[in-house]
Amino acid sequence: MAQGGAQIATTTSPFKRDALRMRKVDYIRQVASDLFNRKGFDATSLDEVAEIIGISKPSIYYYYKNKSELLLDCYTRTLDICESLIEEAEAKGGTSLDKLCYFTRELIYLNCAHGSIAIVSELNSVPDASIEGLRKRNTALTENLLSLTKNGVADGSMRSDIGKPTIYFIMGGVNWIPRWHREDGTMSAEDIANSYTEFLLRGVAAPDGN
Amino acid sequence: MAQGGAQIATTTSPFKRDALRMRKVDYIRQVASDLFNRKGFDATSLDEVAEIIGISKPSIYYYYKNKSELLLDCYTRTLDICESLIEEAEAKGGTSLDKLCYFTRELIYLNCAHGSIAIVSELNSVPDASIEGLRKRNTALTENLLSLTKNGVADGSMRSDIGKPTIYFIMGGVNWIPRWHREDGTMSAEDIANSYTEFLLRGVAAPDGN
DNA sequence: AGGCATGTTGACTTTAGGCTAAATTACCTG
DNA sequence: CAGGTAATTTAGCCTAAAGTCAACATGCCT
Repeated sequence: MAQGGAQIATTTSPFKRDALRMRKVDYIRQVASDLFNRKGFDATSLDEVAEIIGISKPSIYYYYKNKSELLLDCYTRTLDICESLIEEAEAKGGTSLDKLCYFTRELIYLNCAHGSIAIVSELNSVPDASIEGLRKRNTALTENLLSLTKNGVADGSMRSDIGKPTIYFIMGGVNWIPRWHREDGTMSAEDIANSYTEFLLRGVAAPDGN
Repeated sequence: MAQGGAQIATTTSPFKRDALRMRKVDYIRQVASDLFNRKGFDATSLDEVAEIIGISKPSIYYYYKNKSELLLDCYTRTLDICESLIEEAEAKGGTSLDKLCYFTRELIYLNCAHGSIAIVSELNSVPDASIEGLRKRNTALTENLLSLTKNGVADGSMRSDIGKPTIYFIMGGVNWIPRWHREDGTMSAEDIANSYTEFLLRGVAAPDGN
């Protein structure tokens, strides 16, 4: 991110238009997500977003009705990704513990690659009409993780005392990453993911396990 | 908190002035901390703070030079408390693991009692002159926790592979609490503290234990 | 070339909210 | 009760940033 406007080419060959448009929207969302994560929605101005991208503020309004819709798009994408991560985890099979670890690890990688997803933490700033829907998806996600732990007890991979607070703890640790992580090479995503996953594992894995 | 302005009595007997003033400042800081935690510094207006307290915005300016100074005061208090928590933990003795658990548990209680402390997460919004100082104190705190784990290896209470990422993970989980926790009785501070502490314990305690 | 789509922008309006000045009230003390 | 200080407020200034608009590009398509 933040490598100027060169990203957005102006050449539009007939059938590449849509693809180009999509890439532009992607880029806006990426820069916005990064800033929203680091400074918060209200502290981020669209002028700033535009400047980093190398376009003018009205251009953003060409792609987004208003600032809240941009936030909505960021959050929607995050939820899309999280939901597909869950599906992937399920598809890969293995124990419930494996699935939880997979999900967490992937999420950590995403949070370390700034802008790739926005942490869903300011639902109230999203357009009124969409708040409830997003909240439901978000809750459903937590429920999914929670039911994963239920299954983990059944398949013997996880402890039986993992409840909502523990899930919140884990998500908190993961969601906090963009607040302190800088892509300056001092701490690689792998390091973080490994440390987190090991810690997580010891916390939730069934005792004794081989 | 948030029970209107009744909190601030107007009766001032001669020598109680200072104490009263202090209580008022405390109350402002408390309400502000709560809002800063939940909505962020920029998303919180002083009008809002004033309204919850039941005073007018300029009254806040009687006690604080500006919004940034209010944030600075919130953060300073947080750091004061955290530092004394570390001291308390040291004073109580026990293993390094005990100390880490004590510190974490107390911090969780504070984070569950909304407004009692502000999460130090928007250092850039503090008055320029104070940023560096606060950052140092904050870093020192992390270093303290980190050195606690070093000692924990020595005294045999903790695993040897606990590094910075793990400390960040833990702090993230704790710092995230105000984002989701509501004082509606559905989840008590005890429940949270217990779950967190057990999870933490399994993650950092030396294997085999007593 | 002219026309239409798609983008892009500088310049503008508007508003929320930080901050201030000056007037007003409450309260203590002699 | 008078004078002084502390505390609070009313009214309003001022700036940053959201949002709008009309004019200007760009490039394909006939």
